[in-house]
Amino acid sequence: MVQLIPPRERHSNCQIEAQINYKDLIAHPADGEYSKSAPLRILSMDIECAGRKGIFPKAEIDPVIQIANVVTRFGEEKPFVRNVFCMDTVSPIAATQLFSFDDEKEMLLKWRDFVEEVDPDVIIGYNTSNFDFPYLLDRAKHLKATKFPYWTRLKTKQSEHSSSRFSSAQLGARDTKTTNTNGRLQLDLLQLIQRDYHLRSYTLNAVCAHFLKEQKEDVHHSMITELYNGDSNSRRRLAVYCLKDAYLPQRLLDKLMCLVNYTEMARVTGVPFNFLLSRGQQVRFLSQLFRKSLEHGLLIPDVAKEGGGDDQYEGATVIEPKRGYYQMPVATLDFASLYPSIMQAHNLCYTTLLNQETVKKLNMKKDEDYIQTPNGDLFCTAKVRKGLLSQILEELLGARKRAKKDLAVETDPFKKAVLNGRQLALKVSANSVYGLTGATNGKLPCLPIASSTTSFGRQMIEKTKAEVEAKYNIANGYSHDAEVIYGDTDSVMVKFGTTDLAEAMKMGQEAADFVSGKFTKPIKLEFEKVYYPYLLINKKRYAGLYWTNPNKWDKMDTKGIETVRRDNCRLVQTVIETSLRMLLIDKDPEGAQE
DNA sequence: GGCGTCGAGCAT
DNA sequence: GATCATGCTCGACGCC
Repeated sequence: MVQLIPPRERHSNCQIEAQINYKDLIAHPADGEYSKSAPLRILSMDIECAGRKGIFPKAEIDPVIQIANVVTRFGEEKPFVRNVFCMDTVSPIAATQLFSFDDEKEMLLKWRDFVEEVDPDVIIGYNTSNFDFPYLLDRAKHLKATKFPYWTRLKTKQSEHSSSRFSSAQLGARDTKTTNTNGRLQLDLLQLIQRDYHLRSYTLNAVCAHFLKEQKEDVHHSMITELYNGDSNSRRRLAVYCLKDAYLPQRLLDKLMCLVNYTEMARVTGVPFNFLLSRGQQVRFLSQLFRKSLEHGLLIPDVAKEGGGDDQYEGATVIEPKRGYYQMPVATLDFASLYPSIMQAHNLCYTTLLNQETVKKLNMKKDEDYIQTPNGDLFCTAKVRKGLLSQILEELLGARKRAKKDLAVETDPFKKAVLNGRQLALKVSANSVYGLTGATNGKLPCLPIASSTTSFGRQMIEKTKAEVEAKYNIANGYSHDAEVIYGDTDSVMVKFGTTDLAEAMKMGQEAADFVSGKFTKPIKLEFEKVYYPYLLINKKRYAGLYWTNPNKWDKMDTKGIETVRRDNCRLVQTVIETSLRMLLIDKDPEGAQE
């Protein structure tokens, strides 16, 4: 059982040092205050190697032939440096400096000088962490360019790369290489996009097509060596390609507002910037917990790792679906941030967990001083002590509310999308608080919190179903008996029976408010949308037209079906998508069958 | 062909 | 030396 302990009871292996360091290290500038006087310099780069046919380049054998660089001041539209360091001669490129070399070692060293002179604060690129940086360092070592690795901001510190296996339940196992560039932040756009976006393909080409609606200069990798061995015109073509590969990450960075968002995230959670890409969700949460506990003079015990860690607990309920094709509106009611709101409403926290003994000893009164969760665990009420988790969740959800507010007034479609991504990220952060209490092999697990949270959830969804069906029926003067045809974790799908869209929406809204009133704050059931028509295939597999206003539908929504899965060929996706369109939009079941 | 197990990929 | 969770479907595969 994990509980925070007051300082005087601390034991020897507590982590007091970590707390003090965190407090000293974290600056809290006012929201949105970015330095205008000394804008960050961002270097976006890309290298090309002359590989052998069909073999992936190896630093001990294949030379680096071009290094393209684009340097931008943060906030400015256009870069102020565009150059390419090349081996051999290259025909001129507009608005671009070209540096030709005969000697590869000299080129690498001159590039190092260039980096030192530009002195970038941030270095970005595409797959730089796993390819460009290690390759350059290995190549320099092979060429005995001993001065090369000194390109960090610590003049006497060598840049080195090391490999590690990063594994996380969320992101899967990944072999990653890291390179130190002390004083210069790194942002590998490949890593970033793999983390934050759900795409079918993560090649630079596909990613740019998706976000920038722009293809990259297409040179197949087998062509690189050929172009290099040609004349100065073919090498020019290669340099243009290389330059574009350096520029596109910069464009992505700007479009997706990565730097701003990641800075915000680092500030909210209080972890160093590079942790955001190189580490998991856990450190972010722990860091926040450290901060909060310091405010309250609490220490966090260094929990000894338990051997087993395999004990599972019960999760959420999925209501048995009444499968079928519904040619009438089906309203969707959702609990907003279900698990975080449960933890807040019932004050579930490490600091509020009790056991029978304590309750007896302190003569606490049930439901006044403490509560018993459906799972049987005991927590004290907020009156006795407000939990730290509640406070952290309040902060995260507050930030999310602000993001959503900005989103509502923003008109630029792309900034809208980004703000949407941000509020989603904050939601993920808030939701991960629950996840971490249940991570038995994590740093600070607490199963009573996790299983109590899910037990409340199970109880709530059952109650919602019962309340809705008990109120909206013929006996109570409504025209039809409402029916909950499906539900998963925090949502219920209600068929009110009416065929009128506007009426279904009105009833949905009303039902959401009605049910919300039956639960403790800040738990809230929201009416979000109506599906009409609605095709319910199975648990976690359905499709429907998504309506938020009665005059026109917003989109076709499909969940769990092949159209959203990435483990099929494109043909399957298109066939099913067209069938669904016929079925839902054209309402032509005959066509769909073919 | 039915039955169980496993892993991928999704929903929440 | 790290690593948020459980529930569910479906296809692949082995077995008889």
